[in-house]
Amino acid sequence: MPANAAYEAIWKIVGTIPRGRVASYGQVARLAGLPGRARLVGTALGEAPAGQLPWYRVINAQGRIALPPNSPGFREQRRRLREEGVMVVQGRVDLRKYGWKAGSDSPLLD
DNA sequence: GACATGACATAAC
DNA sequence: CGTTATGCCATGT
Repeated sequence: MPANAAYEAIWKIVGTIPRGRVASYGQVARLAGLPGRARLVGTALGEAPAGQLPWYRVINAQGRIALPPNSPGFREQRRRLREEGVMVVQGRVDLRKYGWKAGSDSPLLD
């Protein structure tokens, strides 16, 4: 699987994460048909064309924002998540509540 | 080609 | 909650 094709697959999955939900790098990788390649997801997001992709809905498996705390990117991700109703405390998100599971969309309905 | 780096994950202790 | 180890691999030097 060529890197560029892998990026496309990754971007495609990220684009399907519902508003108000978050998915982990590893989860995105698996859904993109790239099991075990979580790191590539981070790389792909970094190279992603700005604007259309909800990159901020991707966090690590511990429910934590992966960007350096207090970095510009970190603050933007936190702001955008909160904007859509995701509670972020100490750079962390409760995956049991906001984690994206197939068939779930808005956690505000749970 | 060798080496280092990094938006990661999982398991084991 | 921490640390260590291992797997992963595109990118940049």
